[in-house]
Amino acid sequence: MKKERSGIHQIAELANVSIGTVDRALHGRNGIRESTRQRILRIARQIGYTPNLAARALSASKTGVRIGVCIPREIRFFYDQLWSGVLEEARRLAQLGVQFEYRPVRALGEDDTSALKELLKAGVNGIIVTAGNPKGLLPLINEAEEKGVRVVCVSTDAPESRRSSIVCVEPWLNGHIAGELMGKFVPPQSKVAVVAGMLTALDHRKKTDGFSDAFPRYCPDGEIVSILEGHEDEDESFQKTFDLLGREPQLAGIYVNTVNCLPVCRALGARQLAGKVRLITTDLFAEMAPYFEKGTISASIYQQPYRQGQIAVRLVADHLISQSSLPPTVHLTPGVVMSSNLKLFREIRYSRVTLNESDFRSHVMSHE
Amino acid sequence: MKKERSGIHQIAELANVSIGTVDRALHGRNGIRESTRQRILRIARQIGYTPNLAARALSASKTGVRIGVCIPREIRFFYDQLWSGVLEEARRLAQLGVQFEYRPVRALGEDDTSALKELLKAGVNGIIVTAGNPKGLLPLINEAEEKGVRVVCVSTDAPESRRSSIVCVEPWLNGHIAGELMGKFVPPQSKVAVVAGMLTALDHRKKTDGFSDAFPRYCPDGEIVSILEGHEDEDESFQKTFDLLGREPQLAGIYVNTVNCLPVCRALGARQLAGKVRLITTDLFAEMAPYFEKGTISASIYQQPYRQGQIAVRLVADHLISQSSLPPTVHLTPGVVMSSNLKLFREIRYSRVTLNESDFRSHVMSHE
DNA sequence: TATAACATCGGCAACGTACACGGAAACGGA
DNA sequence: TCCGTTTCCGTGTACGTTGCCGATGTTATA
Repeated sequence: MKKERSGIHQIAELANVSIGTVDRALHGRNGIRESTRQRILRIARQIGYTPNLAARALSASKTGVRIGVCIPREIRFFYDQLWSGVLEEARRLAQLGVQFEYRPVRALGEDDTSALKELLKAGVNGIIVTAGNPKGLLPLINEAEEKGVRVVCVSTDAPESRRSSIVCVEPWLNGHIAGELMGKFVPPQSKVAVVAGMLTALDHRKKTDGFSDAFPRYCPDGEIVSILEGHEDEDESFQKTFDLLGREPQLAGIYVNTVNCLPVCRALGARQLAGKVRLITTDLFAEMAPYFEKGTISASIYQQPYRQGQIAVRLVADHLISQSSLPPTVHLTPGVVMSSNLKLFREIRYSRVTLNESDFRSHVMSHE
Repeated sequence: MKKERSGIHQIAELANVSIGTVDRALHGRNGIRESTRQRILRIARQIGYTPNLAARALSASKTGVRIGVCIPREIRFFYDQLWSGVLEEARRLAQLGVQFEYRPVRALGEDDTSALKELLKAGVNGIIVTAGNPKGLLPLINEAEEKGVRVVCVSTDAPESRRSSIVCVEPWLNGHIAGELMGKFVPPQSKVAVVAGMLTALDHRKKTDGFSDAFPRYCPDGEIVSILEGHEDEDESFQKTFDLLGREPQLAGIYVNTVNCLPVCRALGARQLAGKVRLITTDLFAEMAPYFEKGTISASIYQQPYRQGQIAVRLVADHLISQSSLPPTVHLTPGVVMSSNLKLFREIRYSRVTLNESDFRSHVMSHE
């Protein structure tokens, strides 16, 4: 008695065709009669055929699934963690024969068109990109998608384009959570302020909008008395905040929606208001730790860069290997960092500055 | 010119041996001279050999690794999400040839010893278990580990045992974050209360301890005036809370550290105190949604059951497939659920009760 | 010295999929 | 009738690893 084969072979036997024909039917290649294709597909459905990923990955290791990555190179702050998530997941997939092509750019939106062109020329099957300047990228993204190259935006979207998917924390929601939190931290009728990077940046504007929408809901008769623009400049941020604190002695809270929060912390310190004025920041990096511990920063809205990178890679790879569908949007919920859980975040855990001996001994692993 | 083969074949060529010998050297099998083994290992290191996992999985598809899972079956609340995470990740790994053996128990700690025995008898290579009664499980876990079967606890630990790893949200930290949040929500000198399930349960006690430690730190002159035991009984929880609210008209906040928070919500409603008294709960399920929207619940500490399951499976599988090391502890940071981000959580998103049309249209995928 | 036992190693089949290649049949035009 | 083209499908091989059978050399035992 012949041994019962599985997978594509079994279908071939049942349909009285060769495995080559089954392959053609399953993968929509031409060179097969429509009637036989339907027959084979029906049989495949009946026996509940699922392709063997291992075999597929093995077979594809010569033609290779190749994924291109275009993310800012900036160390510290946000993108290094995004890279970590990408690289960690890439390392796993490399063991499955998936290849990666890295084209880091110097800063968000800088030279990313040429990087994307290179990736396309290199013949990748999928692209992961932080869409810094959506307008410049738009034709390239659309061109890629039309050629069957799947583009997944991560962290920063190109909403008008035909990109297959976006993985991010929705900026409006980001600000909205900050607003709710602030509304619950400060008493009714409080006055608060927002420190943005630059309001011309879509992300910062959306965060500000979200905050402005949420805060009054959760703080009865609360008021946003000022929206500053720091332009990512240390001195300007410090000075503007310092002046604001002089003008508004009753200020109860500040929301900083750019990563550049240290000048604000210093301004609060200079005015002897650290801990008195509730400060809610965005993102997380090692130098913020002491301000959490001193109580200067009440909470920070964490955008989960590591997970964003991880999920983006996973999404593309899954799709390319096993034709799983790509969800158009993956919106993560931001984390809330406070001094209690501070030590659990990667930015703090893996920074040499604050890591102490006991952390090493415990061998705790961070998945945040 | 001969084509350059890769992997084990390349090593075989360089070492002038057959691929069979290379296999013996790499996998520590016997039937090979120690000197040749060392030579082969050296060459493997030189060319930076990494086994192709796809090929390995394909080849080992009959002997494949098997992972046993023993988690409570309880629907709703926590464990269904834990299951989702486990099953989702299992589905991916199943395509890589990893097999799964499920032995759900009726409730936490119920019959888990016999379930574990069955798993061991079934010959699994790894076990994922919620250690409901650590004392009963201890000998079994140790026996498994000695036989080389890796045991990973998820959500609930068996700390005295030799289990390889634990994936959870640390309960003390859980309470600590609740305490910090509460301390920032209520004004100084506030009186708050804790509603626990039963203080005999280690988890609940630790959460209570964490809260008790944190709250006074963040609320100057704050006081915990009462710690109730609800014993997971609806009526008892309601009545005790109702009475408490009568006794303590100045109560500013309540922390519920068991999943059973609805009776507390109702008691607040009955006293017309919903939204006046700050309520911080634990976990999340669909029926809580309206209480978030009405403002009855200020925040909930979310234990990320889906991710716990996902990570646990991933950990074991990675270890069994590619000998990656198992971190002794994986402590996730809990999420903070508020009405702003409520809709992003799986428990709400995927519940028919609150899901609306636009959610379907957006095809948003939840990774929480 | 013959035989057995053992240590050491070679080589091939199988795993399930993808793809290049080639063969057969049908069709059309000269 | 002959030849070229197109459509449809079968065959073979590669992918890298594991398991297994057998071959070869080496040592112990009768």
